[in-house]
Amino acid sequence: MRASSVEQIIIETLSKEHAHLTSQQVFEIIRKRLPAVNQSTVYRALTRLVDSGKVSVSDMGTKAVVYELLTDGLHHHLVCQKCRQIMTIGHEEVEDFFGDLQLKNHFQIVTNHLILFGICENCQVGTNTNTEEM
Amino acid sequence: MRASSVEQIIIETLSKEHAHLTSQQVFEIIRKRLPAVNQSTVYRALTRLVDSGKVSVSDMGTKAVVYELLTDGLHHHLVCQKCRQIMTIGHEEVEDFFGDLQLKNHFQIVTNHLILFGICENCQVGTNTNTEEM
DNA sequence: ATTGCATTTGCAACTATTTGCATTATAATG
DNA sequence: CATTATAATGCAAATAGTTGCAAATGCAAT
Ligand SMILES: [Zn+2]
Ligand SMILES: [Zn+2]
Ligand SMILES: [Zn+2]
Ligand SMILES: [Zn+2]
Repeated sequence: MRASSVEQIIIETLSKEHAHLTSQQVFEIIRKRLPAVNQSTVYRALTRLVDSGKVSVSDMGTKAVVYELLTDGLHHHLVCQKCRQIMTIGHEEVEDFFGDLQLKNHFQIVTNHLILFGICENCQVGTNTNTEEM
Repeated sequence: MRASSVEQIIIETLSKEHAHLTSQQVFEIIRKRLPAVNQSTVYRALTRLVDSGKVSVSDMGTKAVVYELLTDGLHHHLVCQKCRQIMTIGHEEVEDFFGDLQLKNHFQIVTNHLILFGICENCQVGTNTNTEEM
């Protein structure tokens, strides 16, 4: 697999940003360096990076999925459905569960950026519909 | 929240099918009973059913997300990225993990249909790229 | 039945993502 | 370097999913 120029620039972009970016955001940033690049090229390069395990893709409850460069220490997220707060948890909190599942089901887990939805501490109080809309 | 006619029919449809259906598939089936229904109406009714916890929505690695009626016993899935096989696991296998996370993070998990991707036993053998394409 | 209010629906426009196909770039071979 | 194979790109069309707004509908209180 050869490292296309677009893949390289995406990796550099994502490592600078260190955030969860939509494909549109990646596209806009990349255009500054490669003005002629096509959006479907970006989609396909992102797909290749995801397939090769260098980048994660996740639905965090927004209308567009987000991409993030995977660093050495894996992490995961808890997303509050009321206030949209995103909590980050380390892979240690997930490791044993994954290990058990793998043993019991003879299944090698590849998921590297788990997103769990729920209600954060702040939004749990009473029937409180605080913090924001929805 | 009033139970719209489309919501009712979606629930009946999903309980009959008892499968993971795309919104397009739901739409096609519903059209047989409500020929004039609009696709965005189906999208919005599905969204309401998901928000109210009656239906799950999941990206199982196909280009369109799938919906499933939630029954009493929750279940989850392991999806093989090579052969696309879908394994089903009971909520017992996930319960303790969710419980721990909830305690440690003061976060009430709502996710009710977890999808984990990986490689099934059959596809793990050697550098074997067996079973199907990809 | 009539009114008032909140929810649902249709419709059209819009955003997001995928795909087929022809072309171009890169790597591998000779 | 010329030839061949493979992977990446652009482009346009197709498929998915979302949203604003106005009209229709359901429900409850006159
Ligand atoms: Zn992350
Ligand atoms: Zn919250
Ligand atoms: Zn299921
Ligand atoms: Zn498999």
